[in-house]
Amino acid sequence: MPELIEVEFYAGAVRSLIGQRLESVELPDPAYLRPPGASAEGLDALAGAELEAVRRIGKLLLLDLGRGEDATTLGLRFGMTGRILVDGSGPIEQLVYSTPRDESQWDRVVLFLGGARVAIRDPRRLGSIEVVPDESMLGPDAASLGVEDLAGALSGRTAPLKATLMNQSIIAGLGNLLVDEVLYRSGLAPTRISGQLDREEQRRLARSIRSTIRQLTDRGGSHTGDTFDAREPGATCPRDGAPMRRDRIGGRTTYWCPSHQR
DNA sequence: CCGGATGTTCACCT
DNA sequence: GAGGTGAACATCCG
Repeated sequence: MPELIEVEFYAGAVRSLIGQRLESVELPDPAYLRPPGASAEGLDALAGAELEAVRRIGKLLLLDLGRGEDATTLGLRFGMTGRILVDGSGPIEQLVYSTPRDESQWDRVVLFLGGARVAIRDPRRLGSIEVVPDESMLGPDAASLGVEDLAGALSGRTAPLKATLMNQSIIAGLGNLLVDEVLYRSGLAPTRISGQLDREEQRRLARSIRSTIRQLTDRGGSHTGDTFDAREPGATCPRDGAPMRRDRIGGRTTYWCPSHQR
């Protein structure tokens, strides 16, 4: 589920709990705690603190707990299938799996915040939580990316454009669907060498990253892009009708239109 | 049974 | 060391 847009929705849901006290933390899936080998006692030590702030950098959700000496931060990553449910109802009630069933078996972490139950539900278990995660590993957030940020991010890089845009340490927040949508709207091929965009292309791309995130946020998620339905073999480009191409770029399945993306 | 999935990380190569 | 690539991770779905 989650790219930057979804994580921002999760952030919004948890923000309503600012000021509440963290009563306890349950860890039904101990392997969800990072780094590997971290003890659950570090988690238990968070109990008793008040939720001071909720932040997001890229796809990383940050809960600031406690004040002064005791201040700590809990980081949440959602992997491919993680989401947040507050008191059992998610901010995005999109059924990922069609078969009705009890999904609570996928609750990997549960936070009790002033009486609210906040569950991280993640079937595939690729997400994680970490006490005081290293925020410096992330590049600037894509939602507010300026053209200078982008120029700096791309400068000198030889990887394909798509790979660079998805690299969270260079730019934080873009995932597979968002990047394909942004490049489609920008008219840029995902195979372009990152460092070879001219100034005009950089401006166009930076604007498109911001406006695409804004628009798809209004529409309700990363899956609401103009290209989402064209992500299948045999699909044609919604803009010009050319056959969409399917390639493996940056390690991910990529759909793009070789006719208008250059 | 098989391929693929909105992500991150680690080993390995240049 | 930095940058880049591809496999691995764990689980479910069509």
